[in-house]
Amino acid sequence: MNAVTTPSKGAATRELILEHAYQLARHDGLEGLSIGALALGVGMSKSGVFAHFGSREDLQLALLDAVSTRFIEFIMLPALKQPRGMRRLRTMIENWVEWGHIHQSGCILLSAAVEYDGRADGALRERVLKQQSDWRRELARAVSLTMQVGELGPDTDPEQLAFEIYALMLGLHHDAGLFGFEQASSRTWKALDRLFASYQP
Amino acid sequence: MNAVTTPSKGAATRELILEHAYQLARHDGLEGLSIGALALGVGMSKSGVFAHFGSREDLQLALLDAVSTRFIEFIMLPALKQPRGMRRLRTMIENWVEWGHIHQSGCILLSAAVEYDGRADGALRERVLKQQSDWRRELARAVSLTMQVGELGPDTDPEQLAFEIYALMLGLHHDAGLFGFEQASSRTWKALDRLFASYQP
DNA sequence: GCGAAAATAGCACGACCGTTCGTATTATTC
DNA sequence: GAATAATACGAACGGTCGTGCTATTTTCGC
Repeated sequence: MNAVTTPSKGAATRELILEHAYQLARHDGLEGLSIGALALGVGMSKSGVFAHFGSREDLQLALLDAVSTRFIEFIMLPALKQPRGMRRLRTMIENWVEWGHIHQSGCILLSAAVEYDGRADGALRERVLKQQSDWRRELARAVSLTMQVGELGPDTDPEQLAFEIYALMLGLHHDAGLFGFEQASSRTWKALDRLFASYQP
Repeated sequence: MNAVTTPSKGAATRELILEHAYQLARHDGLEGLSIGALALGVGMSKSGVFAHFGSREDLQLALLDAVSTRFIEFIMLPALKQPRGMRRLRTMIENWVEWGHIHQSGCILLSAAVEYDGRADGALRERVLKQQSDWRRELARAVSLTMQVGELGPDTDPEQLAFEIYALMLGLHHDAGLFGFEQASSRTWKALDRLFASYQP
């Protein structure tokens, strides 16, 4: 049946488990994710779920990776179809906003960053740190390209602007979760336009 | 001895408990705060600690209120000694940054906002929402005064600027927790200066 | 279809959870 | 100093937690 690699049914339920795990972690955070509740959700036994990952921490790591991969794809695939520069950068941000909207401002990548930001937790913190660094670098790269194309001033500091964009997205998630998405995204876009204008060439 | 109201010793240990609770909640969040660990920390029995609050939720609420009060005092008392306008607004932000530095970017008011932002949790969420609204209003008020004094352009939208300042503080906490305080605060101040400049009269 | 291998269930464990209750200790008041 | 109220303790409750085992079932290559 399957030509290249057999998903082997085990891998399929692994996906299913991660799917449900995401729903749970969205509400209670990565630390609030419990194997018992997860097993109940997918209709399996605790040990059955457990066997797929070997430990709770490995489950959390797997979930983190799965969501991160989806996040990158969701944002970058459409963005890479746009020409380099402002068009691509704005598309990234638009998709980022859309991602937050779809996931009801409960993006576990952000809450994980808050959960582990001050901890010496080891594996989890390290993974979160790496994901955040990677994404920030990607963002700075898009800014850099926009600058090279001449759509941002030549004295633009890509990492600085990436920080400022990121901060606004944090503000968006924060306000959307507490005060509602509409008002929050309106404020965010106003701020973004003003921000880009101040970096104009 | 005590002229007006006797702190009655019970209130004193209540303070002590909240002090330790804050240390714990900084690491594990409000949801990670457990009465057992807290009792161990203050050298009391679980039931002894419990009796002071009646329920875990009430403990969390009390902690939230205690920290919020301290936060407001820490920031506003020095700020109100400054003349209205930019001086006062900048002092507020400076103290805000300092607060985050002291508490090692583990401010539970912010992590609580993330923990409860998408939840239908009732009491906890409602309290967090109220605190965030109040503080945002305070911030917008300071912006408004600065505008009235003529140190910000007349077309400044106080709530919009308050949102943008808040977003930068979120960015500060985020980056400080993951990448270190020095770099983060440097980026934040650069962004703040640029932001204020763009609202100049 | 058969046998090996992977996937899942079932059960038990020790630890910790928040909470309750009866009792002992300690402060405060008269 | 005695009476009374405020505090704190200790044990126990029903649950849930993550994890380690051993069976049992299901899948998959031949």
